[in-house]
Order: sequence, then structure tokens, then C-alpha cells
Amino acid sequence: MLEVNMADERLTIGELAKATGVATSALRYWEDLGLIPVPARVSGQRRYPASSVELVGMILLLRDVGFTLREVKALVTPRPEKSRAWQELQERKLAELDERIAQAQAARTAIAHGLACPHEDFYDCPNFTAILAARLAGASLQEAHSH
Amino acid sequence: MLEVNMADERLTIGELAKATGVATSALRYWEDLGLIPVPARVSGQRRYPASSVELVGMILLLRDVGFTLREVKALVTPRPEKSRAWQELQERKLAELDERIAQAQAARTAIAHGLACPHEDFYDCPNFTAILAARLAGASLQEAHSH
DNA sequence: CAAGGGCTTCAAGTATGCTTGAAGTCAATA
DNA sequence: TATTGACTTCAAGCATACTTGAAGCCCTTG
Repeated sequence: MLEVNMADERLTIGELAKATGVATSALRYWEDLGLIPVPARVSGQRRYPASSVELVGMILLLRDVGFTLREVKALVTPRPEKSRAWQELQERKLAELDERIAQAQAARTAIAHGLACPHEDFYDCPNFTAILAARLAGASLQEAHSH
Repeated sequence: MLEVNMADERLTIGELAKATGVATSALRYWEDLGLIPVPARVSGQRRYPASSVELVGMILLLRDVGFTLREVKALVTPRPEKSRAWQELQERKLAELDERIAQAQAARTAIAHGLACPHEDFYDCPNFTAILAARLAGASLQEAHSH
């Protein structure tokens, strides 16, 4: 049986997987993409520092709110001494997040309205259509992203 | 030149695409998946009612906040007379959205913290690690989703 | 009546984010 | 020493969400 080594703080990939709920295959994939730094090895096997748990947590957090893994990589990899470029990237991502939050709240309102509304005139409510109009107006933004 | 027909309120697929910012290929794909009802045809070409603009707006809204197209379909297709099942689906999705909003706000805090923090001890701040711990604790939830 | 623009279908290709399988290594345990 | 279990690499496969390309139809305009 493989007990968690109390004397050694380093985690095997299985332990990191268990601690974070992320499959080992995904952790190796993230390493290939450069999201996770290449860990030390003990007879060929990866050994992660305890801080990797927080790193994975950060990756999950960013991935879950809609950033691609390449965007996440730009946010979690050690930045070159607090460069201006990196700061600008973070500021852009922060703005994107604000927008995501606003959209999620709009969607929330839309669904809640769907629940509250009697039955048919779902799309006729001025409140509801205002939300949709706002999203459609933001379409240019959507295109700016995909570019 | 093809002017927008003022007398006819129905839109061609190109007009719907322009109004919503969604590519015609995507609109056809959504139709195949059943998100958009099969529209009327005029000499083989699709003609959409004006209300399709709002429908597409709703689809964008839900897709953008992380629902899969199959989930979106369940939310936007005409429900069988306000059935209990449909209402339960909406309530579940509402709860999911609340969670997404909470996560987005957590991510926002995390990034904002990254901006504010001096440089190295990024992952050492108690405030910051609390956010990550919350996300990692919610991992079981993530697994419940993918099932 | 020929050209052009926008539409049609259908099949195949692309990008992302993984999972799965085969074949093998390594260390601990029966 | 043989088996077990977790690990290794690498290639291929899969789901989602589309895009692209080929070949063709229909209507309008020069």
C-alpha cells in the first residue's frame, strides 16, 4: 500500500489528482501545454511540491469561468518580473471577467424570468428583451474575442 | 442588390446572421441540433420570423455563460405546457448559474489580487488561498456535473 | 441571356480539451 | 522471486462546436 509520505511533502501525480479532483491524464496534459511546471522526478515518477495544489486550484478557477487553457497559461506562468505587458494582460482579463459576471447575471435574470412568467409571452416582456438586446449589442465584442 | 424587404418581416439567414453576429453556418448547425425551429422556406431559402433575433440572443446568452448547446436546447425549446420537469430543469440551471457567478467573482478577486500583490508571495496570501480552497472543495460538484 | 450574389446540401476538416489503450518501468509486498 | 499497483510514454480516439469547400439552384441586374 502506498501511504502518503509524511516526511516528504512532495506529491505523486495520483495524490495531486486526488487532492484536486483532476484526472492524472489531465494533469499530464496541462504539463505538456505548459500550465504546470515540469516537476522533479523520483525514479521516473513526477513529484509535485505542495504548492501545486493551489496552482491547480487557480487553473480550475480560471478554466471554469471560461478562459481557454492558453489564456490560463498566460495568467498562471511565472511572469517576467512584473512586466508591464503582464500587468496589461491581467487588466484585460479582469475586464473580461467583469463582463462574464455581468452576462451570467443577465442570464440568471432571464432564466428566473422564464420561471416566473405565466407561459407564452416569454419574449414579449420589456425587461427580458432589454437583456437580450444588450447581449446582441455586445456581439461586436464577441467577434473581437474570436479574432 | 438585396434590400431588406420592408413589407415582409421575415429575415433571410444572412439578415439574421447580420442582426445577431452569428455566422450563417452556425445558425444552420443550431437548427440541425434543434435549438432553432425549422423555418419556413421561400424557393428553398430559409425565412425567419423577427422573433428569431431574440431567440438567437437567448442562445448566445446561455452559451456564453457556459451551458452546452444541448443544455441550451433544453432551455429554449417550447416546453410541454409548463411541465414540472421543465420547471425543475430551469431551477437546476438557475442554481448552476448562481454558482457560476460566484466562481466568476472568486476568479475576479483572485486576478485582482494578483494585480495588487507585490510580486512573489502570490499564493501565500490567506485571502487568496481561501478562494482556491473553496474552489477545490467544490471539486466534488464538478464531478457530479460531468457524470 | 450571362453574370453575380446569396442561398442550398453534404462531407470533410479544425480547434480545444481531454480520455483511453498498449506496452513497459519501478518499488513494495506475499 | 513473482505479483501487484501506481507510475511512465506515446498514439489514437472522442465530444463539442463549428468552419470550409465543392457543387449546384434561384433570382435580379446589365
